[in-house]
Amino acid sequence: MTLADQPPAAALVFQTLLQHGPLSRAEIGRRTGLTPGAVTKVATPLMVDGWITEVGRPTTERASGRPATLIAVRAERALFAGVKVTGEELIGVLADLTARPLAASRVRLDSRDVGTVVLAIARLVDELRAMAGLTQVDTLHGIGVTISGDVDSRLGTVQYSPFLDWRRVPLAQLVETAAGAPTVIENDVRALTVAEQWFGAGAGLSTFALVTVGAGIGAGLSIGGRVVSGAHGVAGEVGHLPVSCVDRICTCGNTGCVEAVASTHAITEQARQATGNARLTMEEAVRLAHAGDPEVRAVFAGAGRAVGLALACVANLIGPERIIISGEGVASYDLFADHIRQSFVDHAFGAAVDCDLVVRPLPFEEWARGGAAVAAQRVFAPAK
Amino acid sequence: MTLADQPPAAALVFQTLLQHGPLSRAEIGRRTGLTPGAVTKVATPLMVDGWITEVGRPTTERASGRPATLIAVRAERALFAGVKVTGEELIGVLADLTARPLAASRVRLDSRDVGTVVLAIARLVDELRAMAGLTQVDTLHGIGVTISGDVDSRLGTVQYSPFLDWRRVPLAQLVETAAGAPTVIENDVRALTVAEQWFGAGAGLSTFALVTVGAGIGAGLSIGGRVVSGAHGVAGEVGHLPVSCVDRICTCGNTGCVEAVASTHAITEQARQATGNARLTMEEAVRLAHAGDPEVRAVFAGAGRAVGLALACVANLIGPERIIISGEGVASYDLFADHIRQSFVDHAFGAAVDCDLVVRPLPFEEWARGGAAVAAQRVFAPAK
DNA sequence: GACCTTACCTTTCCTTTGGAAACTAAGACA
DNA sequence: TGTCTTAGTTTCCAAAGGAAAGGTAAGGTC
Repeated sequence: MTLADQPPAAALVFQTLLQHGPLSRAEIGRRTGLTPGAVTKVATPLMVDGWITEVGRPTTERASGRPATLIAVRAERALFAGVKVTGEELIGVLADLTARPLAASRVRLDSRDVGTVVLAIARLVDELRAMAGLTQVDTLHGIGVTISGDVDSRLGTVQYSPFLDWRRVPLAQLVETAAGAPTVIENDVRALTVAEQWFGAGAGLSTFALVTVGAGIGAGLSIGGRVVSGAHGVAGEVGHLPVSCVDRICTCGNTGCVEAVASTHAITEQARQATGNARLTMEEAVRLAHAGDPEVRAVFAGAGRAVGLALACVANLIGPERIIISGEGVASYDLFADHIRQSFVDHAFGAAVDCDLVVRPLPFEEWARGGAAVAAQRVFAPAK
Repeated sequence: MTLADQPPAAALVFQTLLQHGPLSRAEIGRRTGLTPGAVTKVATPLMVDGWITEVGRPTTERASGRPATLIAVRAERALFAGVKVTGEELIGVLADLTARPLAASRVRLDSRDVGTVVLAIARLVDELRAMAGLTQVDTLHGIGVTISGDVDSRLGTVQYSPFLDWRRVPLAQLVETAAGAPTVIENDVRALTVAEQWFGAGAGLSTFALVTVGAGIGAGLSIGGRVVSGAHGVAGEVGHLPVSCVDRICTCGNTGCVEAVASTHAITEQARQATGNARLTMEEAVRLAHAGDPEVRAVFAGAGRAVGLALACVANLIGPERIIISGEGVASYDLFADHIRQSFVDHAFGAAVDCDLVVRPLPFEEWARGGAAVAAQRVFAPAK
């Protein structure tokens, strides 16, 4: 069922195809350092098992020599469900081996009770299955559940989730039993980072960071091809880097946190103070800023600067090749972007400014896609 | 000459012995996951080559069974020179396989000209050789040169050294030719981190950070057993994390840098302003603070807070098991320590506070020892 | 059209590596 | 002296991937 019973070179070949798309055997050999013979040897059983398939000739024909035959991953060979759990709702996708979504759905949560949520997850997975026209039980290869907070993916337990107020919940086991498919769980931002690492803007990079800006501000770090977890489950907490000199008190009790200035909530709050309108929403604040309101614009500018400082911290500390900035507030990016970049450039030290900043929208199902990526990873990158 | 021509398991066994000290073959098998047979097979050639040796019985005898025979690394099997280059002087040590210093020496530099420095390094290595009673050319297994700034250890070139004003100097090759022994170069803080990783407070930890506080403030990060280098040569630049709200301008041109508040130079400057004595030295500032001068104490307190914030950034971002704080100013640690810890605890997010803070003195030859460790690493951990 | 060249792919053979398991070794104890 | 227990060794074997020769499919050339 997985690639675990194949030789290591098989996983290498498969991963190379996942990341680079169709390649000839010879080219795979060159990229992986394997000999052509080894590639053939290892690719044959993968082909027999339906994991890969021949897809024809390269478009750019060479002048001489035997033409190459491209092989590619059969993405539909395995399907995965990804579910992101928040305090208010579940977001689910059904995706293939390359984490491409085939179906997506959202469900509101009435209760944060563990049993209720587990049941809702199982039902959502069933719904996704039905949407994609699956009936057999065994066609779903795995489920990946993601959730913000302290998640121990190895144990399969949610150690602590502030939004759900869960502690030490063996969620993987519970969902596996309720939904009837192998289940892995992971921190939401780390899962998103895994998705980017294999199938997104982080593909092929040895070190990159993914920063999400929205209700919270977090980051996933992929260093040397591995997403870091932190010894105590904490890593990538850019939201609480003490970089701002603004005196607003953060939810964590400190002042100076990025989140206290740049989270959706913080921006709304500040815009309310600036305008004197205590009912102002984020959408209205964005509209005001776009309309040119100087005070509201200043709020966004301050938020952008804080995010830029956070990015500079990441760049100075770990020196990633690229930082992917992602978030729900794509509509308002033009209000931040320049300030983010400027304050990043100002505070990145030396060659750290060469770090590539990429902005990437974060549609709602993207979060759930992270779960599918983590589940898929179990198949093609077994036993890390 | 190295372990590169031995099977991977040989390096594993050797590294286990390096980090844990003498162990029985059976115990090595348990720790590494190798079978007893594999351990024997792989240990025999190492023993024949003199890399390891039997050292007797464990002190804690077990009641039953055949007594174990301990084997241990023969540290004297290979000797290495480590040289740290600063703008003013060279610091050199001669060390064995475990980076234990056998001889140490310092030399002032009259010139920062590349040729002059290379020659001085070669002479220093010769002097160290003589001090340790070595005469034969081939008894020195390698030289490790460390230097602050942007060092590409794979290419063996100093990309940029601000203190020496060097750019793209192929230092490894130059020193190798001049001194007649295989030479590797590395960034000074990274080298120190390597030394701690194998032989110091980082041994056995999968993730830790080493922060050095002194003339500059820097950090080395070891994540998942690998010291991170940064995609553009920049990593661990805690000195320029923008965490302070003090308006002092840093050497990098920004305000808010940790270094602008907590470096030796910055502390001295601030103490001069506080006392009105423009000639005050660091030593006098320390004395004044110890004597209870409130304004000078406030300067140290501010520096401690800034360092604590930097540590919190490191903990929040990468979640190390331990942060090792090291620096020249050990004499003045009591002036910082509480403020460092307090501000770390205040700003570390969630479980990141569980990160272990360890203070470790940094004697002058420790820097050079890092070079020896890097050179030694080439022998026992080949081809990363 | 026969032959050459080129590069892709496959096959065969072989080395390296480390596990499995039987075997030997050494001390304690009955 | 035999037995028990754990340490260490040896033998055998299977897995994995490299080396190199051979087969294959195209274009080019005389």
